[in-house]
Amino acid sequence: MSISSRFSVGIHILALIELNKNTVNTSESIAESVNTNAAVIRKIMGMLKKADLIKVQPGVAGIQFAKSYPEISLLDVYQAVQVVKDNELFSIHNNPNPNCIVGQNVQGSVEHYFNRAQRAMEDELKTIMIKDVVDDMKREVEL
Amino acid sequence: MSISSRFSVGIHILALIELNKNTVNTSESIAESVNTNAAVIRKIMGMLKKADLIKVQPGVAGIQFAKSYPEISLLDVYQAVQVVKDNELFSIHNNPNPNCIVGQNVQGSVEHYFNRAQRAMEDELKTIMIKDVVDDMKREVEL
DNA sequence: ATACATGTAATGATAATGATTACAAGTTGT
DNA sequence: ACAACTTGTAATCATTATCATTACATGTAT
Repeated sequence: MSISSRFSVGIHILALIELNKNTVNTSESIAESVNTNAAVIRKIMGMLKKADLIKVQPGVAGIQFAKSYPEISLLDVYQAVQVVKDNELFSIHNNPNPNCIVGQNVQGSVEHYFNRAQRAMEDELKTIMIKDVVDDMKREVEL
Repeated sequence: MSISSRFSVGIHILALIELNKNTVNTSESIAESVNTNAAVIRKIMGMLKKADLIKVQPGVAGIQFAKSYPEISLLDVYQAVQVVKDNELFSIHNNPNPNCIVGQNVQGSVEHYFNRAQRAMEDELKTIMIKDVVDDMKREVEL
């Protein structure tokens, strides 16, 4: 299993806004950079918009940041594209046997620890900014 | 998306070994507790065996721990059941446009941060022992 | 009004998972 | 040796999620 690439595409989109400041980014041009279909980009743009990360207007070309660019973390994107539901990174086996004491209690016991692990990952994402990714890229490209 | 329930089933199996010390656990009896098919249990048992967490013999009923029970962490199980490949919790969009500087470099820049987040989650799993889960369950059941 | 953008729904291909069935291979006790 | 039972493992199927694609409605600007 793997977390949907919507996440990495979302990051890609936001990075492009900063890196292509001087040009107008359309879903078409972004799709070219990502190498996917424009409809896919538009769908993800919609999610980023709903999460108040970007501003997009129907009918008018171009994307802008909706909040201060350096303040956008990977966690913001991760949550925006809804790639993992709250406390559901790990799935617990659905139907334990109701007649088995163990079966009935494993779920509750394990759930708490699963949430702890998921939170550790998300806390780490919170510390990483889109700006960090973009700065890395700028450095690489300038070599 | 969600990480396969093989993980929680693997934990379930190991917990049963400790909780049912006095009885012989067969893939059939475990399958009843988990409420799934015995073949599913056998497959996961095979993975736990390969990772040297349990001892199972073809033809002979019963499972035993292969290493000291209190030393088995959730990370051990997680790795045994191969629910997430190394550094592939997050998937990066496959085919960036080779003509686009940004497309080509997003991957490398992002990968490093993705690995960091995955490692944070796995480090947390390392601190949680099967014994912790079992102790919680014993406490709950005794209420 | 035309040209072009975003928004969104429907469809299809692909892949992963879990359940199930079936059977080979190993062990034990008589 | 044989019968009964177990693990090991492969094949198949239904279900689900994702991504790509097509199509079209809706919105904006010149």
